[in-house]
Amino acid sequence: MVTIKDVAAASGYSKAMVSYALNNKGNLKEETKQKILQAAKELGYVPNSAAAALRSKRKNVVGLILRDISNPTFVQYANYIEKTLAEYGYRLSIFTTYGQKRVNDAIISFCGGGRLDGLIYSVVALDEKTLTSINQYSTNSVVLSVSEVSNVEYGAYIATEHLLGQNHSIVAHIGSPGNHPNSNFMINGYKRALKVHGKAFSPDLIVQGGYDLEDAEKAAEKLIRKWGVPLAIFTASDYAAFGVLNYLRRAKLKLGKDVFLVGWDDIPFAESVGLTTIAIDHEAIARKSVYELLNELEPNIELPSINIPDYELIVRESCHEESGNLLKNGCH
Amino acid sequence: MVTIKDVAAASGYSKAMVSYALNNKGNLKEETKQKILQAAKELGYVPNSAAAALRSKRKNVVGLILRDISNPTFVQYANYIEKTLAEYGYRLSIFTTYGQKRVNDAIISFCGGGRLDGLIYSVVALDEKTLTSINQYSTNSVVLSVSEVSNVEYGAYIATEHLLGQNHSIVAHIGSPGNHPNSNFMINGYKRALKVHGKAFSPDLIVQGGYDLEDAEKAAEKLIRKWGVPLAIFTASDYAAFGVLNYLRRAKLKLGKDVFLVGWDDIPFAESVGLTTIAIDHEAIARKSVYELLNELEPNIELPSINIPDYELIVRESCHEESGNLLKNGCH
DNA sequence: CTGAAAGCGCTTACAG
DNA sequence: CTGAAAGCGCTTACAG
Repeated sequence: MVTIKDVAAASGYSKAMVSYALNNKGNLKEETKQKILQAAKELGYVPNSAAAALRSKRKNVVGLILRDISNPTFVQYANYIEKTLAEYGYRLSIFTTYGQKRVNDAIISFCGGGRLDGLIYSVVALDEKTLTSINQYSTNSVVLSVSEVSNVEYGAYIATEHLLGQNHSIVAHIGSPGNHPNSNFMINGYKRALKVHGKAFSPDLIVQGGYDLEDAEKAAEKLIRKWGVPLAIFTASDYAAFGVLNYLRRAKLKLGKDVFLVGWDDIPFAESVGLTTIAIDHEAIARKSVYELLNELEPNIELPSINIPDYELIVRESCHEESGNLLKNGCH
Repeated sequence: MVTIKDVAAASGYSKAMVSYALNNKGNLKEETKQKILQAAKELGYVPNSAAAALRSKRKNVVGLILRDISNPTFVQYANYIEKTLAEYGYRLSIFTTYGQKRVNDAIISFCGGGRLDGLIYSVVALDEKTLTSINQYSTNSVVLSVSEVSNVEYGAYIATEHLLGQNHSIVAHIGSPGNHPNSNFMINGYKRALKVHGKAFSPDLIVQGGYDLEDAEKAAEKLIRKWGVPLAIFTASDYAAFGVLNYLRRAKLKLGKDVFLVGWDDIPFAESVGLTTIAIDHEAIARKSVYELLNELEPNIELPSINIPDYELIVRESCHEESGNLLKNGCH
């Protein structure tokens, strides 16, 4: 492994000079700098960033703690966060918890282990206890939670409202799992729409989905056993909506005839199946979280301000009868 | 930040002893060890893994270089690789290239920067040049490529064969992008099936898809403009098949009537839309790559042997007429 | 069974 | 404009 020492020897300058040249610091004359850079290049020198981090305390990497990355929404967030971070010279390191304790410990050790400058974590990824430990060991952390930056209640309201507007007599909800602000706001919006439309609310109308397609599939089954078809469902995520599709397929029920859906997130796959959904600018949300963190990491740097437009309803074919749904059949 | 020095002071032992206790090395008496561990716990000590890595040369993290993680197949691989690695005390760090040069440089600097013990990279993620640099700087690397561990030609053959068996007169192929072994084997299998069934091959039957849904959408458009409907298509990935669905929706064509599909990978979403596909054990493939790497990293460790069952056809509704496709409509 | 010391590869005041 | 030196937080022979 070629080190700064080798470059120093090859160029005839000191390690200090090499370091300055490489990092564009100090004030060496251009010629010296070029010589050093040349020597580094010839030797194929790659700085040991771990050593640099140890010494300078700046690691240039921030961690992102997610529950999992099976849900494409989280992949989107991760991509946008990575992209934004890159603009400011930081790399992203993704951690997935799956809610497992063991994994959380690993995260703590990594986060507190001096390899991260900061942390962005999804509300649903961590339990209370781990969150406390993390905040204890890692100085800079920022939460990624839509309800902090957008009006989730409103989004849920327009989703439910839309279904109600199609004259579906029963509109149920498959909620997001866990008991965090996001899901509560969503339920509130859902309930408000029911009320405005003079529909009675019943606790049986809400089933809490889980994190996997199978959880949503089960939730759909439960709902349909209870309420029968036709049934309209507002799901807390497009991902969950796909779980509902799984159930429909298994039960030989038809979307747009037996069941009507409005999802949440507008994942890329939503369009493929004509899923009506609630969209918001994920990039803006991702950027906002990154800027918030950057604000702590480098207080003197000027950051653009971010405006996050409100939730929007994307109408496709999954929620009403008269439509040109792309998938044939079911009409033998 | 509490360091090993603080723990040493608090426990009354030397830094060396603390290190031994923490890492279960040396032979200190149990009592001493417990005292030290206790002190560490009370202080909330978290080892600085960067420092440990610098000194010991063991980082406990391996990198995974992927093109992107929008395709759920790669997410699956990443998950399984992470899981397997965790069993052996390694963390996974995911890099995405999107084929961009800039990003590749960042990867080189990270990989060569002494933060990684080893590397697993997807064939499609890197260009020749970057690959060369990586192999130059990073000693241990392993390629993740299905064609190295499975019979891709056979998989493509049974996919095409199935479509042909449904009496579709024209069976086209949307190939995987780039010019790597995987796509070539796939094309070979596709062509062989055509031949066996006495179908003439034409270069126009194959359109190379890209990496995004939009690329596949365009490929489908091109194919359908050329060949019209009904048309059967074997896509190199389920992800691409979803891109085809996008086009169908836009062109108001029906799956299972105008277009028939067989995908590849059996991603979780494939089931939701009744997509017929080719499946293989992704976990086994992921494990195999990890074991291969581990074999280099820790030659004296005993690794289970991995058997990867052959490709399998999962028949759902996307490829034939008589079916119970879950999505209604299209039959006005 | 325990500790002093060297050193991993860098960066950064500091002195010149 | 340049270099010697200290030190980041660990691990690991080595001596006792």
